[in-house]
Amino acid sequence: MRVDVFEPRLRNMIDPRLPACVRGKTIVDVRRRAKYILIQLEKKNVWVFHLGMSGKLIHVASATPKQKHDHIVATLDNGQQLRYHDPRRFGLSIVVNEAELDELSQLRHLGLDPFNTQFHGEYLYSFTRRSKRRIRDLLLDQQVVAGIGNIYANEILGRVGVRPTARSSRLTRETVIRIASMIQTVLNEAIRWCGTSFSDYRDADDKFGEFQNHLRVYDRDGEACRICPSTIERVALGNRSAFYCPSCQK
DNA sequence: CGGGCGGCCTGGAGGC
DNA sequence: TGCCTCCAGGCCGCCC
Repeated sequence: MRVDVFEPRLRNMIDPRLPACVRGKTIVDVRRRAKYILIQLEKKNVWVFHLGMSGKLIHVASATPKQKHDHIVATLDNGQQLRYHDPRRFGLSIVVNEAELDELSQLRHLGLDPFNTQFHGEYLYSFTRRSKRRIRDLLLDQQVVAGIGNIYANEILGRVGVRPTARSSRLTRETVIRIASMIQTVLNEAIRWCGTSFSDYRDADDKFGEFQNHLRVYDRDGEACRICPSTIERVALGNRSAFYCPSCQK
């Protein structure tokens, strides 16, 4: 593998030593931790990516013309390329030793992954007891549950009938258990539809996802609820929008 | 300390 | 047609 960096100015500057560090190494595994993609290289190095809001990591033939915002291009020995493309440059790309991975500032405080066998209703319930925050904000907190973004936080709450503005500490145990279970249901469904290509998201083959066609509340303000005769509403919560059905969600 | 908010970027949509 | 404003899937740092 050979790596060329065309634009190092991501959220954090790409280390100028990165191409030399990765050069000649073989990819032995690819895995995920929360929203971070971990590319395991030989010699216990891990190449970490975060896609930010507009990033894509795609696998293409080398002959594919380079696009604007293709900031990192890794040319593999089979002639194909891995490209990191990110118009807004909010992403992250670093190489670390395997041993340092868990100590990375970005990873060390992450909460449980919702597909971890340790993740269940009581785990989430314990966080809701000590927080007066709005439940939408709690679901977005990566230190509580790792991997949920604004689209899924809204969809999860839409499907359990809880308003995004509800205060965490006022939810009942039963409600929180239903939310925890719905986190897994919604994420599984979104994965089955290959993700939500609301704007920039594409899979590794640069293909669109389909889950945006199955959203019940997100980005549907002014449209009809799919369950009842009401109209979906939108409120600004912090600097991020929240969407809900005023009659289905209490 | 928990938690709210502004800022980082570019691009697309919509108003005028 | 262009120019302007607003908004966007996330995260960090600053402030109270």
